[in-house]
Amino acid sequence: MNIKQELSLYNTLTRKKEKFEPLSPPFVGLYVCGPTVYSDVHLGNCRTFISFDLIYRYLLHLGYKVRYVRNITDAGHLEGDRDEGDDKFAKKARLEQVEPMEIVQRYTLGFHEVMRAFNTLPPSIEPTATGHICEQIEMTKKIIENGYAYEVNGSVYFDVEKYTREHNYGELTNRKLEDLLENTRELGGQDEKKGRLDFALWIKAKPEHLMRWPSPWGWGFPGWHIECSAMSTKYLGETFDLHGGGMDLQATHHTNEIAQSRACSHQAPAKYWLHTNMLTVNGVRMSKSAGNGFLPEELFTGNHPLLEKGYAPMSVRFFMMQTHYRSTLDFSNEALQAAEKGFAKLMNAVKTMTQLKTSSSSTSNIQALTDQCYAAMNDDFNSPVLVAHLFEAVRIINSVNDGKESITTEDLKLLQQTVNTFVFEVMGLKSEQENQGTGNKALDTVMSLILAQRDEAKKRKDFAVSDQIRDLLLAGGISIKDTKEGTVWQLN
RNA sequence: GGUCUCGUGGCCGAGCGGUUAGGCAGAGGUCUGCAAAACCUUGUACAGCGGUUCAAAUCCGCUCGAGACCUCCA
Repeated sequence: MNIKQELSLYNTLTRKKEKFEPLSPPFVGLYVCGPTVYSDVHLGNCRTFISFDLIYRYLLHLGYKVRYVRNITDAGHLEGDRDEGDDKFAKKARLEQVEPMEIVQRYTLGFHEVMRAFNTLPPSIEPTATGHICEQIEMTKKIIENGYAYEVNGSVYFDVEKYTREHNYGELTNRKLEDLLENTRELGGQDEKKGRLDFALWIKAKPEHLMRWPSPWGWGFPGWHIECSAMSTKYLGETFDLHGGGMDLQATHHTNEIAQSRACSHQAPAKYWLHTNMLTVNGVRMSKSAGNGFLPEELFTGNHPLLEKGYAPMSVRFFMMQTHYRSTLDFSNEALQAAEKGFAKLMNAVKTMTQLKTSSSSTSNIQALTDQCYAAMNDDFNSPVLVAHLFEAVRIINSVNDGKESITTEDLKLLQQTVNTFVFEVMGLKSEQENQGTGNKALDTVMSLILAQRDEAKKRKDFAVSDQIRDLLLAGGISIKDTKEGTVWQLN
């Protein structure tokens, strides 16, 4: 059997789950819209990239040769829907009295730091918009040549009306053009656009614009959507396998990407479109503008009014794995603390698994468990179901450890392989507590001395002393547990 | 207003026509000097009202409620 052939995923384009069939296996092209680096990424942004990290990791695990492209948007992005809006980078740069590229550098580094904390794999290519101005200009030229764009006063706009004569502009959101037209806001008075739905491919730079490049239409900068079309085409081709991003990008950004690519190359850019759902706080979407977001740093330290305490990156990652990527995930301290405990339980079992005793027979069907794990991931990357199966593995591990169940050497090997594969390789989790035993030799020495003293006290049934040692250690941030194999300790 | 999604036990969250989801919290028990951990047992939930069906949380309709997109945002 070939588990690879069992993978199915939900395609936004067709609104149903489809069997995954790469255009030219074993190669897979994956493009994900990355962050706009004019401010810190918040937890909601992270969720999308962590979701795609899971997808990327699973595709790799299945043996695909994946080229994962995730861009950095470091140019343009007009504020609001008016052409006279500010460039976000220029605006922020003015506010902070620095060069726009200083803004870009600072938040790009910050983004990478956060991604590393969450243990995401770096993409194969991480292209920047400013590094691909030529490609964007060339693409814009081609779209004009093909008759789908027009120039007005040094700016270039995409002609949606022309496009809709041959294509279905609203295919990704299943919307009718009439509805779109009806519900689009009235634009400002002296607008350069011919049609209400038209959007900019190239924008003429005003004197105050700091980031600007020469083009056939004069000095300016690219429109927001063209960068992704240009970069995905450059690195993955005119048609590639998977295109992903947050659901909020579906209606505008991705709709326009499809239109641009079709108008340029007459090809649909991606075979499958994947959209991740939003992170919410008290039921409302976390977003920069709503002001209900918090930064990963605040989450880790607990330094935020919404947070009762700090949460380790891996607990947060596990928290996200417990929800399907297409469902909204509501943040709460209660839910996060539940995830934290569940994660600790999982990691403890993983540790226990390395020292299990084997028997001549198994009381559990490990192969069936393994199959269920694959079935879960093959069903549109259903990590919550995967987690449920892994907790069945946890139960088995603990039961065997307690001598209540048994496992053969072969089954144990399979169990270890399965658990390690899905916990570390696929879900990208890692053990949070590296402080036990390792590293601090002095502390280890002191602890073994103290625990030996306590053991002595216990032997002569001087429980007042042994309990006092335990309480004092706990007050000092060290918790100990008496097990059959002796006393173990860890820093809290 | 238009398009669409969702409403599951104390909390988080799967399932989407018939089989135990799972985690956290709670209750009882085993183990233990005590504690912790671990294990076992336990709750019979699907917004409401109709309909289809032998059978519905799962399909259809209506009502109520929440949210998203349509405007920068992953």
